[in-house]
Amino acid sequence: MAVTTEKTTSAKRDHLVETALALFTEGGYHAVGIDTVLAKAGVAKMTLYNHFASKEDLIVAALARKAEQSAAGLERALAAAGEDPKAKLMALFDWLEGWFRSKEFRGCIYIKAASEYPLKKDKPNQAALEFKRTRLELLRGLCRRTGAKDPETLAWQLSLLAEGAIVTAFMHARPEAAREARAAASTLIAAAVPV
Amino acid sequence: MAVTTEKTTSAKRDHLVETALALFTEGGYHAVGIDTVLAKAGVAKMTLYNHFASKEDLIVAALARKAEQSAAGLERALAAAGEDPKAKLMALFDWLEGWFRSKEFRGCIYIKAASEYPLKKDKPNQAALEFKRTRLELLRGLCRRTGAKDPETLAWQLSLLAEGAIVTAFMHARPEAAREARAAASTLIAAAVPV
DNA sequence: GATAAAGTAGACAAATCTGTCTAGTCTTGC
DNA sequence: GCAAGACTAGACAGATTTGTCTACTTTATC
Repeated sequence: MAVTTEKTTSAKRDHLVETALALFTEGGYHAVGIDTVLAKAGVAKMTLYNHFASKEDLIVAALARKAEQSAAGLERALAAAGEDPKAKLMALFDWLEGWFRSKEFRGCIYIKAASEYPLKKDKPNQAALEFKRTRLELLRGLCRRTGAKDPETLAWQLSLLAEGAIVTAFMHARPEAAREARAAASTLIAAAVPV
Repeated sequence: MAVTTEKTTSAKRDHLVETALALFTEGGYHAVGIDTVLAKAGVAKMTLYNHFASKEDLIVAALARKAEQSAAGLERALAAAGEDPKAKLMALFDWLEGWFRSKEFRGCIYIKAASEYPLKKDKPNQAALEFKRTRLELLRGLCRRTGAKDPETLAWQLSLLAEGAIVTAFMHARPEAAREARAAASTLIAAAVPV
């Protein structure tokens, strides 16, 4: 736990984080060693430890990188869905399906991070929770705009469907989970919005 | 990967598996070493390797143990709910809530197993998938009995809610997820069963 | 009470892990 | 073209990993 100057910009750092993200996503956090990441990235060990204080910090950086990418992609998908909040919610599940069908899909790195670092004090755990909270906030906003009677509950319910779909698509290799989640979401929204 | 005679019964073996289950549940599979399990169980290393060929095999045994316990508990809860399939489904979510509120709750060990052993050829991965399939089969049976138009889809949807609830209860430390899942399930069932 | 099976303690191998350090090279800004 | 910072290769420490082996003790069975 030495002190490390956290440079936030550098081509090497970028590449390192990107590589770490790919490898951790594929193999898990504990199972993939720092040396593997270094070798694949073609970067010296000291470069890693000049940018990050520890492996956990690299993991946090990888989680943050993924969060940016994911947020950008989802934002684009929602923007394309127009103004109607229900249409945007449906677009979210369509976006999920696209992700599930991509060949890089390997489940949710935040769920995995929380699993492998189950303690609240672990940095990856905190980063994972923060991501999930942000995503939930987005859902909450959309649910409020649908005019649902209890938008808070609806948001949690749609979140359950999304999380369940991610886990199911991953474990059963079943991208169709997104369509089932979408249909269920549609039913729940219809039932929650007064006519 | 030496050959090992798989004795299936022994007090020591039982205790070892039970201890392994507890520790892996709490800390994760890679993060918890064999020595930690051995020390906590008060069992010699050779006893482990006389009963199991590898750590992975011990993990599989722990997963199997949990499967028995879980199945037994759920079966009891469903039996107490009477004959009506919808009541049984609601009881399933109530049972989930009880689990979420128990102080040992630490998420789903099968999801974690699939995360930490992501390859189809990994034994823990196979064991995890098998458990999920069995649970889904139970859901399918109940959904058929509800008289739903499309019981297959309904079963998957209820499964999504359950999986999502588990992940959410774990990550957000939010046992209420079970109630939201239950309410959503009720809505979906109502919408799926013709009047 | 003898014999066989089951378990133990602990040393050991061999690999792997994260993180540190050094000495030198490559890049880039001025 | 020089000075400063970024990066590298590789050795190294020290802990930790799974799994093996041996020699000994306990437990159970007939």
